[in-house]
Amino acid sequence: MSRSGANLALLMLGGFRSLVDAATIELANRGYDDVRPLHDFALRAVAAGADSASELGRRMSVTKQAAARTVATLEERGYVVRTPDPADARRMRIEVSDRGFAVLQEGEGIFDDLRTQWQQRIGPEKLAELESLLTELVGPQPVRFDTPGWLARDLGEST
Amino acid sequence: MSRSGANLALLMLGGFRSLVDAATIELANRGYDDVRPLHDFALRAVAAGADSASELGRRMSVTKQAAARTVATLEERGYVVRTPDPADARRMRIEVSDRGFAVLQEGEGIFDDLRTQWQQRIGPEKLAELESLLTELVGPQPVRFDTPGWLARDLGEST
DNA sequence: CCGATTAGACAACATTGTTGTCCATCACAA
DNA sequence: TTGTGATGGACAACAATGTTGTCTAATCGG
Repeated sequence: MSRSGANLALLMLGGFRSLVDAATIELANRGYDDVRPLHDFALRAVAAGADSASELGRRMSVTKQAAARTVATLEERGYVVRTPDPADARRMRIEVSDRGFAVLQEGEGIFDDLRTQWQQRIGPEKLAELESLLTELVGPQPVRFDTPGWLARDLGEST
Repeated sequence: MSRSGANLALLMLGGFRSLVDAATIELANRGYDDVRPLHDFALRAVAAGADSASELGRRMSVTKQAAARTVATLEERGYVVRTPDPADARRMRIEVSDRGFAVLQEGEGIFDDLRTQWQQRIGPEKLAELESLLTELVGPQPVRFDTPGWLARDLGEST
């Protein structure tokens, strides 16, 4: 019947976007209107140990140039700090700033809230089932997102 | 536990990407190496009645300029045909070409095949359950994808 | 017939990505 | 110790999409 494969894909896209868009808007409401999910994810990678642009690029599966630009943006906006690595003059060590940690925490909370909302809509067991199935299908660590463009786009927050 | 809201979002992104990437690659294998999911979706919209650039823009929630460029690309590659509208000299009527229909059909088939693969991995009931839950959460018609950028990106098909 | 709306096109620019190139620095081995 | 190769970072040029703004031509409404 209507359960075409394309529809299944669109369903997942819709789910993802609905969460991410809501999170981005809420983040903007809380004063972080210059972060996109891309930045959030990059920040997470930095916090998780990607302390150089090249390393960040590897973890996010983008070129080091792209990663470097993301880092530059994050630095401009005060979410990370770059300091020369005393042990290796080639490297610039990247660290998440206080503001960076703050936005990460907010992000966590927002996503968790959204998940809770979903839980209330379909029930804890069903949500767990959903997560379990998705995990089985796409693997437990779907962190590998070489996602360009749209994650970073603006949402219609104003107007 | 580890089931954070962010993870849930990533899971869905992973699922979507895994389907779409596979489909894009397979489409390229079958000779349509110049179509991205973006084009496929735009083509669908045209086939569904969006017969002008402006209308396509409205349906895909992008500006008419962006839509016009997509149409131009599709025309260049032979997936749509533009003809002057006899009833309105301002408009160019857009129609899906034979090749366009062909790629749409291939796309359908590929997505269905992928869905079948998933079905084999987790079983028909569970897949149905997954679809049912997603539909409940995001609505039956998640077609509204104002998705920029990355859908249109190149995948690493060669090398 | 005239003003408002609409379709399409063009230009300028923002975002994010890619390749290619270059230089400085480090690691390692001869 | 020194030479060679790998690595980090930066710059430039370009591709793909998107946005706004502006303009012209055609249609529509009164």
